[in-house]
Amino acid sequence: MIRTNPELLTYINELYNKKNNGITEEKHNPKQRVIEQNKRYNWVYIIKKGITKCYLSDENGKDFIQEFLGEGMEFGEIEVFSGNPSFCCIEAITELVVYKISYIDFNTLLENDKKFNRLVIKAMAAKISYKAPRHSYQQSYPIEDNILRLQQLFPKLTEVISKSDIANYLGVTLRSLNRTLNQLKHRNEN
Amino acid sequence: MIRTNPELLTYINELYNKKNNGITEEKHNPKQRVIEQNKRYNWVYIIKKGITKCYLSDENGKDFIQEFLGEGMEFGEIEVFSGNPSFCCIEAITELVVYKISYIDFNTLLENDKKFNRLVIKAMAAKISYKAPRHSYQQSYPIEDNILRLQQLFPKLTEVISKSDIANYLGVTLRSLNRTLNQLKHRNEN
DNA sequence: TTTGTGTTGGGACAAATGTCCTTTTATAAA
DNA sequence: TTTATAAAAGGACATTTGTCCCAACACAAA
Repeated sequence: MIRTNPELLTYINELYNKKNNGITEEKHNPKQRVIEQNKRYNWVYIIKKGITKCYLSDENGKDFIQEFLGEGMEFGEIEVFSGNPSFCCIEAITELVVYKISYIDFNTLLENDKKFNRLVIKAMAAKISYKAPRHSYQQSYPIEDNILRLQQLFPKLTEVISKSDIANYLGVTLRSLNRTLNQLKHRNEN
Repeated sequence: MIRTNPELLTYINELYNKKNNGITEEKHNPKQRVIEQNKRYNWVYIIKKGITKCYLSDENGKDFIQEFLGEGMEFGEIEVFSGNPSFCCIEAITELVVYKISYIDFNTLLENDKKFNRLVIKAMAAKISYKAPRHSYQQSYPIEDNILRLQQLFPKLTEVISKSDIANYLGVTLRSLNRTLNQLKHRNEN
């Protein structure tokens, strides 16, 4: 739900502290967009502190939240390899601190630092493997099952994330989310 | 819909023909499973010829098709990096020929062959970036829109892929798929 | 204070989708 | 040929989810 990658963060911290690798730091306020959809960038980011949402919006104004990204999560790296403009939008939810690496420096690290190379690949493998069961579950089960699953995986959910973000994450309307939460509440009372 | 990766296939072909890299060939008949869910393997595969489906099944017997994989597509590589057992099942749809590389040889290539390394990363980036819009679209739009989208992206769909596979790809029941196809047909007749 | 604006919550109804069941057809096995 | 078996198609009904509203509340800006 809120993904993290401590292993990657630790390594980037080391790199940042050790030498001049072209890694810089940047701060963002809540609701600020770090990356916009369909634009081109020359930076790869790694979250040092805070939470963002990663989402796609379509022509009809519907947003679909891919993932909530926490510490150590990388974004903007896919476009280094695909050569495409950004396919999603990254927006800060909390106060956010990110590390920033230019494409050039990122590629240099990839080629010359085996550990970095392996960590980047592992991060991508993780993205692939957590998307699969989520997609599968969301398609196959009703809203209620998905809410219960989320609450179990991440109990503090509603403290951090707004209702409409949760709805957009589950791919349902706010109305449906509220209705289902209500049914769950009443069922627990009896 | 049926993903391919010609660039990777070309390179693996070269490797296979050139020297002894530990790459072997293997054939499978339709409906045969190359990889089963939750099992451990020591092989990475690349499709030389044919089509497979990649799907997750859950406790309740529901199958959700992640993707149809065609020539040049790689599978089993995620587990090299995650260290987990296979998270999906790969089943041949047509006659299938695959290249097979052991984890050891795969890792050796990754470390020593920069082009191979880059192609594997690119393949993973592609997987991430096509999953996102698909997931988004399927969650946000009704079955009809999704069928129309599929028909446009891949007109010969129903010739190759069974109805129930299409339903499992869209995450809907066969009944709903049929109903929607029927509605579309009647609408076109008038 | 008043005036917005965003978030939360829910009523009433419509539309989409699922469940269960039956039939037909094609194709393979005996 | 007969017999199974799987795929395709659809009827009838139940359930889920969406759409379109409106109301209450918090909180910030004027």
